[in-house]
Amino acid sequence: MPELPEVETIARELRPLVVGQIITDAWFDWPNQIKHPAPSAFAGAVRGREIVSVERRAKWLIFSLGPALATGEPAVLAIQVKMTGQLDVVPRDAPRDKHVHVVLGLDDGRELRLRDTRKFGRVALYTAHEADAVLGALGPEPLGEAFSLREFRRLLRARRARLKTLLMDQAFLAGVGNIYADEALWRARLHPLRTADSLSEAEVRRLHRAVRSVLRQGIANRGSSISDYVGADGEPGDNAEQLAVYRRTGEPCLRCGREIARIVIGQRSTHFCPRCQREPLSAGEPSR
DNA sequence: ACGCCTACCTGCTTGC
DNA sequence: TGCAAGCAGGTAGGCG
Repeated sequence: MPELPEVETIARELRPLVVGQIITDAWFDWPNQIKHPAPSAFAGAVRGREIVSVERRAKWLIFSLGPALATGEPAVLAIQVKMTGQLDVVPRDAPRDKHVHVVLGLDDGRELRLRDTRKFGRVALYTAHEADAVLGALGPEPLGEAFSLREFRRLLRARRARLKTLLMDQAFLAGVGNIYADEALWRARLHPLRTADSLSEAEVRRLHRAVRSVLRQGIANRGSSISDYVGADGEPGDNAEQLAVYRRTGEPCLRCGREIARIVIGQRSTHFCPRCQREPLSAGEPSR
């Protein structure tokens, strides 16, 4: 399900619901979803810790936890909801459907539940040091200060990959997925098969603006709900209706009216306007 | 560095 | 109706 705007929405909605709560217990029924530490050690490692804050980094939800004991070290609970994960905070006695696979008990009698049809979601408890290492391997936050036009230009010029692939590479740029990559490229009028090092200065500028604007708009609309996604309040986001190309194959381009096309790049559906987003020149053709 | 493949999972939609 | 194939917002690991 979610990309940066959806995870940001979850973090914002979860924050007031869980900050200040003590985790009283942990339960799970699909050990593959517990990434770290060993599933057998997980419950003991989270029990007794206070949820101090809820933030987002890339597509991860980051819960800062207090020490487990008076003398213990703080910890970081990291959750990736991936394709179909949803987080709910509900009373302990609320019915639990079969797709709930991880549950953290809270000391006021509610539970934080990960409901995840495809079981791709992952939960990890890290030391601060481990969390720094994992999150440090990710690229810059596209809405952060460090992601300047200058920095984006520098990153792009060093790479020869296709734009679509690169925008979705979490080590290159953190938080963009299939929806917002297609939307940003449409807005920037760049073909998804263009290579990073082929962009003119004006094109780099358009893409920089486009990436940031599609993400900001996504957040403002509380995310794009295509099928599964809901925020932590259980409500779908409103951004799907604002998407210009994603899953709009055959519909008219909002700029020029040409039918939106679908191709596959890196095994992912890619939607674009064949007129507004012209094909890259193949090798050997004279440049414009 | 880069592209491509497979895996991980379940459920919905499409086409015969 | 049944059944198989194709599709899905993500990512890790392996190969060439």
